[in-house]
Amino acid sequence: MNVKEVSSDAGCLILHVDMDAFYASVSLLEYPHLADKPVIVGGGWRSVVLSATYPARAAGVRSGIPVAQAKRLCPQASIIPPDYEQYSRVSETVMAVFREVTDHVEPVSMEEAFLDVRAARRQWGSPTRIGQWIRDTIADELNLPCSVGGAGTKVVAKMASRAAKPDGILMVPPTEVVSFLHPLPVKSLWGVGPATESDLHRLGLHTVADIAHLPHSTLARAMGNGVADYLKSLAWGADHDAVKPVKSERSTGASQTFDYDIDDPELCRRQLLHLSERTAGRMRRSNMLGRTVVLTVRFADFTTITRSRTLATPTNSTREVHAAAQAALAALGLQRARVRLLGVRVEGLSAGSETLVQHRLDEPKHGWADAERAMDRAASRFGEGAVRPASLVGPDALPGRHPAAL
DNA sequence: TCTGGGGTCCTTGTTCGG
DNA sequence: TCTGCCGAACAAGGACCC
Repeated sequence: MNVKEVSSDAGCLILHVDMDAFYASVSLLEYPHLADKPVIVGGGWRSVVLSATYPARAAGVRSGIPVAQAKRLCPQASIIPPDYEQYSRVSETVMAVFREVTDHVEPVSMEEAFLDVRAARRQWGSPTRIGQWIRDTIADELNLPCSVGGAGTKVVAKMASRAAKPDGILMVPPTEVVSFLHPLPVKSLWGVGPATESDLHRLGLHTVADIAHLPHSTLARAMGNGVADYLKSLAWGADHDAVKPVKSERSTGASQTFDYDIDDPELCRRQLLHLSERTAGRMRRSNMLGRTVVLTVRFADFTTITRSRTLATPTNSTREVHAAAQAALAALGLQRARVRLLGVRVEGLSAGSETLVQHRLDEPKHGWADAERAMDRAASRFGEGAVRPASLVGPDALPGRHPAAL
C-alpha cells in the first residue's frame, strides 16, 4: 500500500476517489485465477484496450491502444471481453459507500468521484481518516483497490489521487500545493493532452513551474486567451469549481464502428435507424427531449466529419431523430464512399416534463409516439431487441461480423 | 500499427434579425 | 432603402477525459 503522510490535512476538504484499473479489477472478480497476472479488457475486431491490470501496464499496455498492439507488447496477457452491466452494478455500490460519508458526491464517471467532506469531518474525523475508511470499506466489501487524493480544490485532489496510484492515499494541503505541482510534467495537468503538450513543448515549457512563471501575455499569444487563463490558474493550483452533486446531461448518443467498411447506402440507412433507436430509446427512458441531431461519419481513411440538424421542436422520437440523421447523411451526397463508423447524437437536452412540445395539426391522435412507447414497454419486459423496426429484422439487416472475427 | 464509445467544453466561422 | 454593427443561435471541428 502506498500511504503518503503529510504534516496537516486540515485544508484538504475535497477528496477525489479513483478506482484502480476499474474495469480490469472488476473483471478479475469473475476470473480470480488471473489475479496478479497480465490481463487486458477489450476485444472484438478493431477494438482498443479498455483497461489493463498493472502487470500488463508494466509491459507497456495502456488503455486506448489497439488490442492487436497490446497483444504484441504483452503476448502472455489474457484478454477478457468487457461486461458493462457488471461495471455499472459495482459502480453503484461504490457510490453508495461514498454517500455513507456525505451527500456532496459528484460522480465523474463509473470509477471516480469528488467528495466535499467539509461537513463530514465532525462525525468522521480528518480527511485522511475519511479517505482511509473509504479505501478499507471498498476493499472489504468489494475486494477492489482504489486511490484517494485530497486537497483544497478539485483539480489538485484529482492530481493527488493520480500520484497516489496504485492503491494509495495522498493529501496535498494548501501550503504544499506549489511544491507538489511545480515539478510535475505539463501533461500531468488536467486538460493537457497530446496536442496541448506538444504546443507547450514547442514553447520550451516542460514542467508546471515553467507555465507558472511564463508571462501570461506570452502564453496567451501562443495558446489563446482562454487556454492561457486556464493553464495559468491550474499551474498555481487555483480552481474555484465546487463539488456539484447533481449534473444534468447535455447530450446523448450512440455510435458504431463496423467490423468492415461499408459503402451500401441501404446498410447505412438501416444502421442510422438502429443508432437512432438506441439514442431516442435512452432519451425516452430518462424522459429527456433534445433539439439538435448530430450525425458523425468516419471514413475508411479515419477522417471524421459531423453534420447537424436543429429541429423546430424538441423530440425523443426514433422516427424524427432518424429522419434528421438520414437527411444530414443524404446531404453529403456520398458516392459509395467507404464508411468505417456512423454515429447519432442528440444535443440540447431538456427534461420532458419541463418542455412544452408543439404538436402538429396533422398529427394523428395515436401515431408513432404511441408505437414507440409500446416498443419501449415490450423491450423493458422481454429485453432489448425484442421489438424493432421491420427493416432491422433479419440476419442481413445490419453490417455483419467480419469473417476474420467469427 | 492502426486507431472504441460515450461524453464535455471550447473556438471559429456563418447566418440572421434587430 | 441601403449599410454597418452587434449579439444570438447554429454549425463544424478539435481537444480532452474516462
